[in-house]
Amino acid sequence: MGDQAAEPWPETPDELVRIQERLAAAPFDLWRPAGDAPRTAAGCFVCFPRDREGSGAAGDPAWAAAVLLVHGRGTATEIVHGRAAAAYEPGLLALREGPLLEAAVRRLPVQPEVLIVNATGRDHPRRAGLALHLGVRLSVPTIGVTRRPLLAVGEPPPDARGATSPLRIGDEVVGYWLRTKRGKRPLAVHAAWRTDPETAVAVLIALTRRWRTPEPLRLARRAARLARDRGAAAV
DNA sequence: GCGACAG
DNA sequence: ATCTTGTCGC
Repeated sequence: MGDQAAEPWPETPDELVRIQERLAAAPFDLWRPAGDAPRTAAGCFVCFPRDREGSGAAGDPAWAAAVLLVHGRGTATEIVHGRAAAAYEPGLLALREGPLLEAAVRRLPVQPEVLIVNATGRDHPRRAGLALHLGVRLSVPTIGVTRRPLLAVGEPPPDARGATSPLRIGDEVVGYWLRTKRGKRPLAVHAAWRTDPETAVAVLIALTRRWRTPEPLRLARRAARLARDRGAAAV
């Protein structure tokens, strides 16, 4: 547990794959919020320049943001500007975005009870996507939120706020489709570090109100893009 | 060989 | 991730 968090981000695909296999098998205590909604939560997000061709290369400038919410209100924002360590590769997202996300979250004044990450968790070829990996690195429970699953499959949920349908890899439920807003596409919600699919959904719906995207992720995304568009100093 | 494939 | 207009709603 503790020594896994101490292990730094790998720099090669082979190293990452080996770490992911270990993380997937690592024992953990399931986390649950004290009440219906966690008292503190944070979201993190990475964005890249808008004027680039291709799907993402190593060395791309990148802006990572982390936002802390206390009682549902954003209270702190941290930005880290750097460069992507690797090109985008499905299943290896941690190589590209992990270090920057961790740096941004670590700058927050306090550690959140739970962290919302724009990536999958157990929905992954080795059951250890970036959302899970980041949680281990930070020793914080995490929940993944994505536009679509990586490997898991599931029928769309009914068109009502709060409606869900399981996302499965074989017989294993690794997450849920969750309709956070009526008339809008559902989100893929992922069990990640110390969270199960049911807890992930309960927490996510509690952190979502007016917008389709849960507040921690929405604020982090806005902060990252704002920093990018304001133009930071060259790296 | 070609498309798919978290971000 | 990013490419993209107008449009509906608070």
